[in-house]
Amino acid sequence: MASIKDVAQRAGVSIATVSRMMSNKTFVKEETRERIQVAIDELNYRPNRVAQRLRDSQSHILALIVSDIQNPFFSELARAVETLARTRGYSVFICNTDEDPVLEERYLELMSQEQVAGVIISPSRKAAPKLKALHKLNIPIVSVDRRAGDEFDTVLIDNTEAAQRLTEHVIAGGHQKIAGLYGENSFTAEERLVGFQEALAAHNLSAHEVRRCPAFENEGYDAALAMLSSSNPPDALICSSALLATGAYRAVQKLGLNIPDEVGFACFDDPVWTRCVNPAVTVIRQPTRHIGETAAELLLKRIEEPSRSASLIRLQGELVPRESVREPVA
Amino acid sequence: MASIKDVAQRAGVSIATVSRMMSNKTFVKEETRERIQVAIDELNYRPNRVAQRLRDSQSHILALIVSDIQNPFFSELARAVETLARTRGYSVFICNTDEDPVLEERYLELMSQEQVAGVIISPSRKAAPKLKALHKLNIPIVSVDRRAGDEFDTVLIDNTEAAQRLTEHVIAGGHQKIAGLYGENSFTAEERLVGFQEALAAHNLSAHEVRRCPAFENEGYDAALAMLSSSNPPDALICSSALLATGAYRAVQKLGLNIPDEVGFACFDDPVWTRCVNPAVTVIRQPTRHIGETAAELLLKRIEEPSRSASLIRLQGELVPRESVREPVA
DNA sequence: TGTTTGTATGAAATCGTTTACATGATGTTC
DNA sequence: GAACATCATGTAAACGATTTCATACAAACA
Repeated sequence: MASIKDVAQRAGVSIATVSRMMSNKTFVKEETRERIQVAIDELNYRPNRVAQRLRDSQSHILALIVSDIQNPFFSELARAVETLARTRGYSVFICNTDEDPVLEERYLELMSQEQVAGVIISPSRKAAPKLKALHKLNIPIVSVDRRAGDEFDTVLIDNTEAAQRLTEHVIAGGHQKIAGLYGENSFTAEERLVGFQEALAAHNLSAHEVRRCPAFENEGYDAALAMLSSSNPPDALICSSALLATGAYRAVQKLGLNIPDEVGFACFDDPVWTRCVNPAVTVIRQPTRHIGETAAELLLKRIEEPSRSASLIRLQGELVPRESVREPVA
Repeated sequence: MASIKDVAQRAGVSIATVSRMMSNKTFVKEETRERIQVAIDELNYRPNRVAQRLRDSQSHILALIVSDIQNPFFSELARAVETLARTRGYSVFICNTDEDPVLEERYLELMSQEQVAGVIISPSRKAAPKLKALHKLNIPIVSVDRRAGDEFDTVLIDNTEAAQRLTEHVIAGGHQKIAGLYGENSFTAEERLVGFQEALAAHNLSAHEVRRCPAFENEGYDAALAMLSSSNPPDALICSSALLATGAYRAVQKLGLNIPDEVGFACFDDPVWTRCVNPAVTVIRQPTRHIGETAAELLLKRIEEPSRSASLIRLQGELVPRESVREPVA
């Protein structure tokens, strides 16, 4: 691949002149400029970003590290981050950790070594030490969806409040025996569970049953099937995440239960299928786009002004009432 | 950030020794090794990948450029590529172009400047010139899902054959007035449309109606609504992609049509919702994981052996019969 | 004419690595 | 004890860019 040296040689100038002409800043005679341009075209020259980055460490590249790119929340997030970053002249590398802490750490390490300008991450429980290490190296970091520590800029929804609101809504529909299906090992599920229980307590109810399991579809299916086919089944089910809800919904179908008469159904996140099924499913929709944009903005601000103090931004989840919960009794 | 020089100084050795000790290849006295390790720990030293990459241009980084990371096909693809690459010691940068040819070109350019080891891309129609340019620069490229030219390794499913098979299946169910909803400006939709029409022709039928529109949910909704609410509606609808199908399905619901009695429904791709709705939707499932792995394998092969001739790999789509098409009349 | 100013260019240092080559020390072999 | 491996380390060049500093020439000014 042609380098600046080749271009310089071909155009009969020094590499300094070529460099100047490329960044078209300072004085380069029009005639020289043209001559260099010809050489560039002939050689198909492209400046080597790696060398540029080594020289003056400003990469204009952001990293987005997500646990599961297949999760619509994260893919939408990725898109939002990408879009906003682009308007500011930044590109985004997306890294998928597949929920694997080892991989997460590896990507974090890789990104710091790659000298990216900053990192947006939805950290796993185990990420904290590594994040703190990067923080010490003054690598700007924004945490989304989950908290990693006070020292990091963070953007997430008020999970507890949202869960309260959703639970209230189910209670208002007259459901009494409300069960919850929550992810385990998840900060987010934790917060949602709190809101769930607070709302019940406020109505002198308690959870009919709470199950926690790994946040995957099959696990959700199994857990929901067990709950719903017990001798004393719940009359409503709330799920803490899309994948869990997908599995749970399939369990409901499997048992041929009528929604919402036999069992109410509601969940967090707003996967496509909740609008395709009949009756459509009531959900808490995360303002994903907004989260992504906010995170990107925050990161760029920190890049510009590394010493600003960390902010924690909580956005509101949106309750989208559809038909999977009974109508409130007037 | 501490550099190798700092470590060398602190440990009282030359940078060469530090470098050797890090790559732990050649002779370094145990005692020296330990001394250096101490310095590394104290300084929190991490080798600078950018410098490494500049020195010996082997990045062990792959780029995956997709048009829509929100599309489950691509997110699953990303995961498959990521996973396979990892087993071979490669990391993957995922880039999202949002179906924008300008962005696509920019990422392609960026990746070549970043000296990635190779690129996997699902190219837009307009990508060809840029791809050829990169090809001239000897950057290994694998095209997935769509074709870009003979000179590129390519992995895709046999769309025409799969569409034939799907259409046959619908015909076998006794549907007669079969309409098609196909994406426009898409190589893939093109191929599928051919298979659709060939299958019909083979049964002396012709398409009841074919609409082509941008492959988004809302466009699918509008187009399907128009077709289904006409005075002479189809008795089955085949959609060429997940997004289109999502919109179309919502249109079916909106009109309260019974599936499969009033209208049969089938589509390409296997989004989650097709298994959640009742009756579940018959689909052609792409062997997405397999596609991703094959593409990654192919790319790595080409990286190792740049001169091998390009191969075109066609995988089979899998027909998944569910209940949205009438039972074959025996 | 001599000094100043503005424009156009080149030489060389620098970023953080790896590595070919050189050198020094130690031990082995005849 | 001379010759020779073997091991351990250092020196310096290279990768491809940017940028500071120096230089050269012209035009402008006194």
